[in-house]
Amino acid sequence: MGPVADIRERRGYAVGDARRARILAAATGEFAAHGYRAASLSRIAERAGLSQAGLLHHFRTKETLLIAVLELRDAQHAARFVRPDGSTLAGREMLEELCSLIDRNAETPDLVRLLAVMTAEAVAPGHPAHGWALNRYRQLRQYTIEALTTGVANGEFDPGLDAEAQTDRLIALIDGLQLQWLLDPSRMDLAGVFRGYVADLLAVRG
Amino acid sequence: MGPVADIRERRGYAVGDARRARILAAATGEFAAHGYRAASLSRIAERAGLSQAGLLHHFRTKETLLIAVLELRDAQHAARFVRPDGSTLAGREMLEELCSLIDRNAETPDLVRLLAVMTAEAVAPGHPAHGWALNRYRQLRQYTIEALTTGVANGEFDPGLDAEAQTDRLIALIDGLQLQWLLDPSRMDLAGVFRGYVADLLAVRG
DNA sequence: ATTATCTATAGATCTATAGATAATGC
DNA sequence: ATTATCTATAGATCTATAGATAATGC
Repeated sequence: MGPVADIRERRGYAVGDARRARILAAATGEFAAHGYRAASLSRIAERAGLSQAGLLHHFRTKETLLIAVLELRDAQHAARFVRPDGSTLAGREMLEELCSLIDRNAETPDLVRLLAVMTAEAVAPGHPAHGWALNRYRQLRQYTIEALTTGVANGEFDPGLDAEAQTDRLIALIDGLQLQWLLDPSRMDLAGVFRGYVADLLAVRG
Repeated sequence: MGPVADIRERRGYAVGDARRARILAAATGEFAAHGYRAASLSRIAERAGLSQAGLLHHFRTKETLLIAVLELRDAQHAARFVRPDGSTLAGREMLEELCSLIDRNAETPDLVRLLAVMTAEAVAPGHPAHGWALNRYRQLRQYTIEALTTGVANGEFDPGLDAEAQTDRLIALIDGLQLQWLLDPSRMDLAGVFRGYVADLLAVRG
């Protein structure tokens, strides 16, 4: 019969689950290296060990595959900011987790490149990931503002700290530093530079 | 005969010069909207008012066209930081020019998008613009470090200002803010946010 | 004579579909 | 019965070249 409608409602065979995992890993690298439109389903299929038509059995279209890749990555990252009891990190604890996430990212350039390339491409309104990018930044911004505001309320940060302004700067800095680092990884200590910024931010205000 | 070898050594007809200008403008928009590989020479030619084969008479290959577009843009920007006497801006004057450049960029999203998309794509070592991007960041960084160092020497900035660290942050912030702004232009006042950062930087240190 | 431009086309992609066969697991 | 996979292929791109014709400017 036809291909699978939705991963979450599918009754998959073990062999299929394993294959989908390989496809997602291969697709991450391909989309990161070439962007959406220049990525090739044949190359992804080859890296995942099946034919191009076989790949489209698991993911109906190229766009479906891209969205699956992006959502997988988002889910992995979001989990780092949630405590076992379901509450989310805030204040200094959130900033510390952000630093350690960036530390970890420095070991997986493919994932960093995926975000950098896809976000830049998705700026165009017709891009398949445009909606995803808009949503992602909106949520990231909202969460960061809340985490900083909580930190001010807790007395962890200076009362004069402007949560919205610092959030815009923080997000911009992360994206910009990662871009410089991707272009020339040996030049800069990505996490170190970011930690330096956060330290200055807290030292001056606190 | 064959196509033109090099723009600077060419004895072009007036009609050809005008056409090349139209092609470069059309290519800027196309590369900005789709990136390098997904950009189409046919679409660029259509926007420039000639056939696709006609376009390749002026620029031998797609890669030649991309490089011409990027170099044109770089030349236009670099000119803003050079005084009539040939010296380059430094210290507060350089930061002020940077602010006004960002102000102006907010009116030409195509050019901002071109840089954002091409830089992200060019992160991949095999990309036709990889060398361009590496060079561009190296020069930009070197110039900014010198301009800040001069400002410290002049007494315009606090003696404790770390020129290298602040340069990495400044460049990252510009790239990151532009990305957020491109994704949702109505949300943020790009130049305003950047001016705020620069003001804080000088106020705290000075 | 050189430059500008066109039509036609070669050769290489690419995504998605059709339809067949084999493996899986209730 | 459902899922996984394959080969073959339709139909739509894409870049670059060949070769012809028209316009430009010394």
